[in-house]
Amino acid sequence: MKSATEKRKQRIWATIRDIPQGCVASYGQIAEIAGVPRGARQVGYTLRHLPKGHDVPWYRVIRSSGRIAFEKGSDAFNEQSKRLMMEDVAILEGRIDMQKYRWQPDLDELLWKPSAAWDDE
DNA sequence: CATATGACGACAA
DNA sequence: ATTGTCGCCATAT
Repeated sequence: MKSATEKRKQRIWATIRDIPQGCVASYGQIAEIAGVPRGARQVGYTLRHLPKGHDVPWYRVIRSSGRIAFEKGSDAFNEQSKRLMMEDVAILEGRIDMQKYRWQPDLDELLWKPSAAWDDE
């Protein structure tokens, strides 16, 4: 059995990996689905420390306000904008229309997802 | 154990 | 729309 923090991290990654192309999700949304209530900052932390060869679509995670978390003009900001536009996610006036692009997982996905309750691997 | 620190979020001015 | 405050929570010192 891995450490609780390790499992949390795994669930967060798994959740982000489930965000379909062309959609986005907020840090808080990911936290909730991953079973870390009010853990928006934790999602940010784990994303900041992603291992080298990861396959996590980090760019699909943005602030609940529809804005990118990085400072406008920074390399990371530009990189993220580029990747999102690559998936046809429109960014107008520096903002993304959450109503339109927010990922809305089906009940199936939510149930299929590993829950915080059965983390014994 | 006490603080400080964030890729956050909700809310009040 | 902006800015500041607070609440949150795992990590780092």
